[in-house]
Amino acid sequence: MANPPTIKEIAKRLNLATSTVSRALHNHPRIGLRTRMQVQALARELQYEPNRTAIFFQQKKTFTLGIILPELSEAFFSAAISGIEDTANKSDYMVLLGQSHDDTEREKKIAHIMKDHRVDGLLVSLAKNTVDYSHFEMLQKYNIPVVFFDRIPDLTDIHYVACNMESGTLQAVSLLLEKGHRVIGMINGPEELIASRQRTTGYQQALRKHRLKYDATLNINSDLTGKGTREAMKQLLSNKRKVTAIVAFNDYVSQDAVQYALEQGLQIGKDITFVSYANLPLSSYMAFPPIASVEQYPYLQGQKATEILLELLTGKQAKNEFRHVVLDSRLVIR
Amino acid sequence: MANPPTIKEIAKRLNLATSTVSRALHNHPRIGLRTRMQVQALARELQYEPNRTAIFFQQKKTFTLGIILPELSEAFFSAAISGIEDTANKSDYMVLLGQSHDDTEREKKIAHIMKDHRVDGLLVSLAKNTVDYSHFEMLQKYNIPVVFFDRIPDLTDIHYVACNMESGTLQAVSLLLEKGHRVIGMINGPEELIASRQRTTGYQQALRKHRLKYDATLNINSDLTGKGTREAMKQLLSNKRKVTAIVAFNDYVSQDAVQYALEQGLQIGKDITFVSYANLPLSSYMAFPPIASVEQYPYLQGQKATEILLELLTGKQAKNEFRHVVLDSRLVIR
DNA sequence: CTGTTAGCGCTTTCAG
DNA sequence: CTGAAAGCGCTAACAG
Repeated sequence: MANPPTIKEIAKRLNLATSTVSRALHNHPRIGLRTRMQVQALARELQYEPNRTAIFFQQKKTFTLGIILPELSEAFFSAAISGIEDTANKSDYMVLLGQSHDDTEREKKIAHIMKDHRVDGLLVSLAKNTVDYSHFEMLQKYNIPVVFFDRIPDLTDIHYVACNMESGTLQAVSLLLEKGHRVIGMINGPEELIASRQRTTGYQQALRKHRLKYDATLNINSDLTGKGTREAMKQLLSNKRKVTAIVAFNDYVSQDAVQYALEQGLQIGKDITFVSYANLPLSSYMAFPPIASVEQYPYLQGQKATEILLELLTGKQAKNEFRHVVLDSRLVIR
Repeated sequence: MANPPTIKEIAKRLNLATSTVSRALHNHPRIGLRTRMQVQALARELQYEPNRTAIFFQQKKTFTLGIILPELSEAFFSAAISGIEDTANKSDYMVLLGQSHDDTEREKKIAHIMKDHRVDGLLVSLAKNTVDYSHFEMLQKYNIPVVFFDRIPDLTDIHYVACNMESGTLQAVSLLLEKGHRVIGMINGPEELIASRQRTTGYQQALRKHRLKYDATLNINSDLTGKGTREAMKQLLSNKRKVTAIVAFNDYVSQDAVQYALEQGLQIGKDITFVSYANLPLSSYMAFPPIASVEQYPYLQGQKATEILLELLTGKQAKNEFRHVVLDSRLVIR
């Protein structure tokens, strides 16, 4: 078996045209049963395997979806990618991976490479401080559809799947209010993220319902690093009023915040209470897990986003209208 | 810009042969400076981009590496994949992802799809109960080199990168012995895994050094599930002798084991002490982290494995000899 | 029902 | 220094 057998090889041996062989292999209706059988038998015997790179080239399709996301070591994204992979595989698509590591430059570079590799479509969750979307607009020019998920750009003429953080935040803050907390700090994410602004809105809604006034000094934008979290905590704990509860951006941030609180001699659950987002399995390992966490359905988001992308690719979905799927986040009390 | 510009297009406009354009673009030495400049200028102007699928087809290379690993949501593997991705990208290779979810059947299927997609090479970490390696032998037939990492098959005629668990285990058990523990339980992995057997050896070595006798009933093979861990713990805690320390297969297992111990009313760090493997960031979140954890260098393993694969692909590495890179695991005391 | 022909975009002999 | 021509493996339009 020097060179893998081709369709030509089969044709020659059977004295047929390559086109006939191709059709027979594809069970084309207008091919005689006899020849079809012959061809398929020989193909099996020679262990013929179509050369996909030839097909990709010829059909201008690679059956490959590119994924750009910030960081697989964040449990949210590793769950999301499973949803993506499972859904893609069901339709015989493969997944090309690219981590931006939350760096816009890298994100751009990956977008270009993905384009060069001629992925059929792209699934993207933005790096946390990406505000320039030119590298995605570029993709439109190449007719490569993009579906964003979770960390989506602030644009309307795009396809996306996301979780609305308002509902979950409303529930989270309400829970704290019902437990009697009156001064609730919020460690929010970078302002660039839509999700950060939604958290603010949800927070405000909850206060309004309870006829309490919103105090902007209790809502801190942080960069989600350990350092940023500590600074946010420092600010919150030095607020004029005594903060008794914290809404942390996610379970990792919550963990860092807890750490800081402990260092300040606070007792978790007594002096200060935490809720957060993501509802990651990691919280079951934590010494002081948040009392509740807002579920963001990573697997589902990945799945939905991929379904939309596949519809776009198979033309089931009109390309001129933009799909916006918004899941409601939901508080999970432990 | 209906259809992306091709080399042909450029040739026509400049009244050149496509071959000349191709050469000019590649800075072929025997092309006149003038024409080279002309071509490159026009290429830039038209925003020419080579059609990689054509090149892949023609060169029989896809500049794509396939990755098959058990589960990205395990921190070890998400770290490893970063090492892989970074190294691959440096050489302009992309990464096709496939998770086996620790299921041999899925692993086989993915191996076939990867072959169909004509990946240039494959990086593999085995599903936990894979014992039949026929799907990897199949790849050799197609001249697709495979480099295994971490969870490697028990074969010698393969390339691999792995961590030797003996050294780390020796250190871990020694630490416990030095702290005065005399009855040390071990929650080991499935027997199929080489790493499980290495742990056993390391454990025995440590005992021997301290002139203690090995007791097989203290070394339990488990399936690494939560349930399996609980059963292993139950067995260990009902041993004739009183177990005062546990060596857990990894930080996740350690966590489950701690949970069980707590339920049995044991005090962690007093009645019973834990050490484990992986040294994952997650342990910093844990309520009762192991007092030490054996580092297994996921990023480095991914990096090394990829380097070897790339050498194989660029022919720098003789294909007839097999590369075995073994890193020594090392105990990290918290 | 099957064959002929052309072509996808690029590289690479072989000629000149 | 440049051109002509072939070919990678496959599909598809067009003929019969």
